[in-house]
Parts: sequence; structure tokens; C-alpha cells
Amino acid sequence: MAAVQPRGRLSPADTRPARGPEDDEGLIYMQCCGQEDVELRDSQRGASVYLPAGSSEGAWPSAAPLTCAGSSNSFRSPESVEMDEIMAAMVLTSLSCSPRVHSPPQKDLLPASSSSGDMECGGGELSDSGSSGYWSWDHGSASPAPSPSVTEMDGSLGQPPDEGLHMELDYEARRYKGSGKGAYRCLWPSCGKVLNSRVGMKRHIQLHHLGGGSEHSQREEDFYYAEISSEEEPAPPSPAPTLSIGPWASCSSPLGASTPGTLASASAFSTPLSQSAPSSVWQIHTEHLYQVLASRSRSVSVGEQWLQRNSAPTRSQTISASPSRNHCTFRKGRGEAKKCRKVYGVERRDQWCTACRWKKACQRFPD
DNA sequence: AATGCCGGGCT
DNA sequence: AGCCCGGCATT
Repeated sequence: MAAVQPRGRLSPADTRPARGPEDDEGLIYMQCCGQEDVELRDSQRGASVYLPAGSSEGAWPSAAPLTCAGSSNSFRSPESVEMDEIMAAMVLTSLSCSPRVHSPPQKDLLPASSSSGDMECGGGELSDSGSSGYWSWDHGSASPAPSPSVTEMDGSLGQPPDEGLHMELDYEARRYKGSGKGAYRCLWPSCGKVLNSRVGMKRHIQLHHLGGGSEHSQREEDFYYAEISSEEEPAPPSPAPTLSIGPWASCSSPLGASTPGTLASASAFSTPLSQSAPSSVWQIHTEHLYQVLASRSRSVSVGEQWLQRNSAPTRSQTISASPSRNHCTFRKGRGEAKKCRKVYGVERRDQWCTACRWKKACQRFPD
């Protein structure tokens, strides 16, 4: 799958091209997305932009003023330094406004391990390291090009390009703020206990709800609590910040068949909460909600909304070319997510989600 | 064969 | 509503 995930890596070779002092005025190097050799070569300052050969048209905005300021200069005149500072500020500014937090997959950028799970809004890691721009690139194989002169931004997206990022940043900020504040609420039905320590909450869930502390529940309790902040919880129905609703949106059946499965699994098994919390919250909510919706017709459950919100654009976009499915009686194919049955095994059926136990569509690891 | 889950039945 | 399972589709 071409869901390339370029991490904004600046390899030393890229950042420090072995050039002479004439670089000062002549060349500005643009590092982005592991692009092999994106180079701004202007005989007059700031003139033309050389995009990498073979870059698909439209994938890159035409004039991308992204430069890694100071990346190529060793010796500079004071004016040059000042200029670079200005440019650095501009770069930072534009990066922080980069609309490309979620862009269509770039063409062959890095052969690097592409985990499309990172496309999910909460899943991308937010590096707070000093390397500005790391996060934004990481977030979505993004061309970091934030040019104000870009004429054709994400026209496909119906919203102003900045908006997505702002919402996302807002979300992240809230998340991290929440974690800083450290309030955790147990989501176990009819429990709702609130603790201010994550460890304590884990222990609570283990002891009270998971019945002891075997190793497996180590991960599982993540499903059963959520970070909360003093503010009220964000209203779930807000439109997906990063992901467009795929062609399936018109259908009430969650045909997304996208990768939140991997996502869910990843969040459940790879790493701690900070990543898994939001999706887990949704999952656990849907799971419990299932009991309410169980014997109704499956119209649009919260889980399905979750699914639609989180279905990875890469997949849904590639699939979108498939023949239109107007009627929703299409039976969902098997997702690639591990379901409770696989995860826990038949012998631990009591740990399955309710839906799985009832041989219904799994709510803990939705496709 | 194993898995996922729809449809439907039972309590 | 909660629970279970036959049976089918998919892998």
C-alpha cells in the first residue's frame, strides 16, 4: 500500500550538503519528508523552485517556501544571519500553520515502514522535541509546504486547510493538558470511579474489574478508563479533524474496511495510554453502548460513527474507485483487525467483548 | 478449518 | 433486553 509515512527525517547528508561558501547566496535546501533532493536553486534569491524529478503534479503545491533555515550555511554575513532568522521564523510560522497534516499519500518518498495507523488523528506521535516540523510531517506523510501562495491546496477537502490542523492541535493540546492534570475515570459500567493517578486507575481496574493482575490485563485495563480534564469532554460529534468521510458515508453500514483495526490493536498493545486513550474511550463506549443497541436494527451506531471518523483516508481513497455500492445489504468482509476471539482466544471467552460473546460484530476492535 | 457476524430464536 | 447459536461468507 502506498500509504507512505515519511517522517520528517533530516539525514545528515541532507542537512549538510558538502558545498562551498558559494552556497550562501545561491542555494537553499529544502528538506522535507525524506525527499531525496529537494532543492531550491535560485540565482536570484527566492526565485524558482525545483521539485524533485518525478513528483506527481498536484501532490506538491507549486511554490513551497519551506526551507530549513540555516541548513546549508556555515559562514554567513550578519545580514545573512538576520535573513536566516527571519526565514526561520517564517518557516516555523508556516509549519505551525501547515495545512498538510493529512494529505493524500505522497508518492514514493520513503520506503520506510509505513504504518497507516498513524494516519489516525490521535495516533500520530507528537514529538515535542526541538525539531520543529517533525510532528507535522509525521502526522501524515505531509508535504510540509504551507505556502500562502499555494493555489491548489487541499481543494478536495471541504474546509479551509488550516482548520484541520487547528482542530487537531487543539485536540492534542487538550489531550496533553488532560494528561498533565491527571484525572482518570473508570469507564466500567456503573463504576465511574475517578482517580488522579493513572497507575492507581490501572490498579483499580485490575483489581476490581479484571479480577486480579495477571499479565494480560496489563494492557487491557487501558480500555476501561479515560483521561478526563476539568473541562467537559469534547463533544464527540464534531467533524473529523483529519479524515474525510469516505465514500461509504452514504451507507449506514460501516464498510470502511480501513485500518483502524490495526489502530485499535496497536493502541491496545503497543504503547501506553497517551496513544490509546481516545480510541479506547470510543471503543469502550461503543462496547457498552452495544448492549443498548443490541437488539435493534443496526442503523448507525456510535461505533460506526467512530469508524467513519477514523477510517484511514489512504485506504478509503484507494477503495473509493470501486463500484458504487448503493444498497447497504452488502455484507461486510472480514476486517483485518484482530477481534476478541483472536486476541484472547476461545479459552478466555469471558474476556471478549459482549458483542463477540454474542457472535455479533465486535465492538472492542471494530474494523 | 478458523473466524466474523447476520439473522433469528429463546428467556 | 440479554443471551445464545445456526448458518453463511470470508480468509
